[in-house]
Amino acid sequence: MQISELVLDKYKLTENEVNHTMSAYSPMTLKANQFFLKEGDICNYIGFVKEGLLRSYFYDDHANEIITEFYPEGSLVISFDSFNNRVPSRENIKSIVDSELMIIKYEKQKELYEMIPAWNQICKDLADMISQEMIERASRFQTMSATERYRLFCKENPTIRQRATLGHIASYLGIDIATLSRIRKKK
Amino acid sequence: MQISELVLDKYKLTENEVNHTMSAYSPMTLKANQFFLKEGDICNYIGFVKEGLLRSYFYDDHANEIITEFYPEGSLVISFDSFNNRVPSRENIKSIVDSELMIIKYEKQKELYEMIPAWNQICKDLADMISQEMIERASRFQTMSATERYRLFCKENPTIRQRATLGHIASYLGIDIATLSRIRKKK
DNA sequence: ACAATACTTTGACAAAAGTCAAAAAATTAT
DNA sequence: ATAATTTTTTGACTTTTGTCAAAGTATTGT
Repeated sequence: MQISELVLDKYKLTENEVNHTMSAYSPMTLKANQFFLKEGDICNYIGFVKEGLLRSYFYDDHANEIITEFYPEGSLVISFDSFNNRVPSRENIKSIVDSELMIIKYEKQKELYEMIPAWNQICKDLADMISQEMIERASRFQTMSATERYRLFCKENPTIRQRATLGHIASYLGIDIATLSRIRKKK
Repeated sequence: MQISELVLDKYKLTENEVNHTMSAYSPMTLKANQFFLKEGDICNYIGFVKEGLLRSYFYDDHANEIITEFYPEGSLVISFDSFNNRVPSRENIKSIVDSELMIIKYEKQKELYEMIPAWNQICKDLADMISQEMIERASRFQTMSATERYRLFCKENPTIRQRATLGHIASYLGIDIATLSRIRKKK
């Protein structure tokens, strides 16, 4: 999700509003494999990825890590449900490589909602977008083979393909790692 | 989605507000296989299913019907994206059996938003719920076999299981009909 | 009622995807 | 640098799922 473009282009914030928004955010640096959010905690921050890559995951009954999302540069990192509804997160969010984010605390974000009306629309549209992405994700599982899913993933995410492990991508696509290794091999 | 309970229990509308809401809705009857919404049209109505069953679907590149959702009694029938953003729907919504709905037109619903503040929250929560359901749906494809998906579907939807065809359920679960027939047979 | 249509089952295969275990590569930490 | 750990690949299967085509069953419309 390319939030910066979204905000500046589409919502026509005044210079003042842009400045105010910008100054509400502060930088955060994560080394590889550090948590942005732990399962059970309440998500208190929204983050924008300036540099790096993160992943979101939970554990299934067999304690396997199930990856549900990647956050490359330009993404908005948030557990939407936890952040908005102030409930414990069911997912973990962790950096895959060293990453730089801009973050904003829940309370500050709330202030923005009140001070800058456009933010309400931005938030609504983001929820829409996230929802659309999940619909698309489900329908790809529904209609595409493992090979097709992998090919499309690589086309859409060339930068992730290089930085995430085969295991991460396999988990995200719901494919066994041995199978994905074989899919990769045959061209 | 059990909208009636939601509205009455959780949001504590005044009697006045409930009455106002109720009178904004009007009944709609659909015979089996009638459209509630056609691909390309803008979704102008929200419907609540009082009786019956509907399905939402689109066509893939091979002109196969891909079913993305069922709407049994108590469901809210809507193309969220189309209704809220006034864009053409990418999905069709059609009754499977004779059905009775209560519907409300876009303009009327907008009035409700303005007159009854709680409706904004209801709408936001519904969006959340739909989003959560899609996340759940995707993660089932990601982690469960065809047999497991079917078993769980039947457990969660005993009434749909009886009224939708095997083909409908197979499409929804992303399983070939011959395969689903065999899954059914073995116990 | 019965023809037409739609749906489901079945057989015989084929292809796709998973399992287990071991080896080979790559990465990381000391 | 090199030992330890983590990832990836590979072989030899097994299991799951899909394909095609035909034959049964239901359902529906006139």
